[in-house]
Amino acid sequence: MLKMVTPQPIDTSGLGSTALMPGSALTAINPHSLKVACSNCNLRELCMPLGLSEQELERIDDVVALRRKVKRGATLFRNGEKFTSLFAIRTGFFKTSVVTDDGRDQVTGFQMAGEVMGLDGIVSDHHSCDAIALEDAEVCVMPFERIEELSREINSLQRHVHKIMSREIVRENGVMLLLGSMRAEERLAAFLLNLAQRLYARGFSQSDLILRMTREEIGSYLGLKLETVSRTFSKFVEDKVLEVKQRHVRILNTEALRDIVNNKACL
Amino acid sequence: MLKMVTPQPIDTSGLGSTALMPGSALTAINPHSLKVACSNCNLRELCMPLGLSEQELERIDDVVALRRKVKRGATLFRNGEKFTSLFAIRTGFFKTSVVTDDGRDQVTGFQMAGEVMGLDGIVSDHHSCDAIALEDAEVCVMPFERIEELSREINSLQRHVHKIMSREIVRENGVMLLLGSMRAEERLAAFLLNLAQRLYARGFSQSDLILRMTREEIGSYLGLKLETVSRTFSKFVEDKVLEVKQRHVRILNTEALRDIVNNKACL
DNA sequence: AAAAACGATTGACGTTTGTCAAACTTATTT
DNA sequence: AAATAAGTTTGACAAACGTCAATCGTTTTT
Repeated sequence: MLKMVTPQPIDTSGLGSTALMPGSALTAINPHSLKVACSNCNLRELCMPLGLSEQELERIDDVVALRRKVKRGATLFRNGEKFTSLFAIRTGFFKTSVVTDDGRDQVTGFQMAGEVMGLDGIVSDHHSCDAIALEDAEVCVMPFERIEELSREINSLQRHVHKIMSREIVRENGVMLLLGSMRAEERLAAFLLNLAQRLYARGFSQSDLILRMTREEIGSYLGLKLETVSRTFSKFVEDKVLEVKQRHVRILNTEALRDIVNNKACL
Repeated sequence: MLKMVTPQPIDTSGLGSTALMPGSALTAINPHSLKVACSNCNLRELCMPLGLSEQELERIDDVVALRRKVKRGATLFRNGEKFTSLFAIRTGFFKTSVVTDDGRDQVTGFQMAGEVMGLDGIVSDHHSCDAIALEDAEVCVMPFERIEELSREINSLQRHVHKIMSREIVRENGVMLLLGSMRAEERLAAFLLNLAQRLYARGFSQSDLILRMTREEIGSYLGLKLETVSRTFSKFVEDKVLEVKQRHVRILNTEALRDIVNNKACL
């Protein structure tokens, strides 16, 4: 049984997850179950409301129009493209990023199984960021008109959609806090704690993680240059807080990371 | 007639407005019209969907339970408080901010007439930030249950609520870009352009603005110390881009500000 | 009107992070 | 397996911003 991550007044990691109900393990997906259906999806508790009746569950199956596979490096959607659907991640790992006129780009988030992407597109009917798979992925395509239609009839779905959007707003508030008031070590520590927590909620190790993104992508997300990210990793290794072997990171001292985030780092 | 601000794939200011339909002037509020009603509110186009029937308009009047006055310096809601309602600003000016365990705080936004606050509270039923009035203000209190109820029946209201939340997500993406990849001058330039644009959409001067916040609050929002904000103002004055007299700012060269944001500053 | 509190500006100096460059490691291609 | 490309690490130095402190102006209080 997995730990239920209780909502807190303020996420000390500064980087709350996007998943709604982290409470289910992420197990292997049966390739033979070709029917596109939320009702028998093992990520249901991650991306759909709880406590639905049989009847409601069947109707919600209709929300998912189809599934789509996205190869590593491929884009799920791009800035400027017409918005039609939200996407729930079944497997794989994504980054979202925005770009300025003069070519600077900023990673705005990393998304994993059970999390929802595409909310940026609702306001203007066009996406305002890019979503790129960092490993081979599969997503559920949920046409937004269907979502709106159904959420008029199923109250818990309506509430669920609102919560997902609110969660994203709160997550971004946390990132603003991180970018606006933390130093490099604090940012990286908060980032690692957040990743570990989200992976743990999906049944993975609390301390062993494999980064799906480059140092440059981490840096972009954290408002740092890749060299600074690399140096900070090295410092954590030196201080015996982490073991780092390229993209494989082992957290040796979670408490130390928390202290760094909260500016209570000793010595 | 005011200029309609068209939605863009990417907001170059990096700080999109929260108002949904900037297209109405902000004129004096008649203190004698005590009836709480959106149907005769002159901010309607700023905070309610367009194209409603007479009947729908009357029903939407019921969304606003009451109005609430907030004195300068007072809080509308606080981190940890129970969430029940969204708030639409009728008059006045607010800031929202989040605080860490160790006391650092980060301004996450400045809100003005027609904009909606409180979306952060939906996900956990509790607010996760503070909202403080920077000048005497009046807000419409809209119980969220009523909003959800009505938006099940009035499709344009449902869409409207979704857009407001999506707009906030996109705005925060822009702030992340600003905090993550811009230097002090670029941040301040983007901030001023965004403020001017939003005030202009409300019928105020495009070039003359009165800041309702301190240098410290600007700095918190932009991830800078107040001294850096002050120095950057001074630099802009020296370069004849601005005239600054305490909180009164006059933009002398909008094009120069845009160039600074886009890293095309000459000389 | 004087006193106090608050906010803004400016200077000198220190710290953090960015820049540039080289070497090295791991993955991918031929 | 060798060659190439992509990503990472580390060092030396520079730039940007933060810190500390003094001063000044404005608003609020008494």
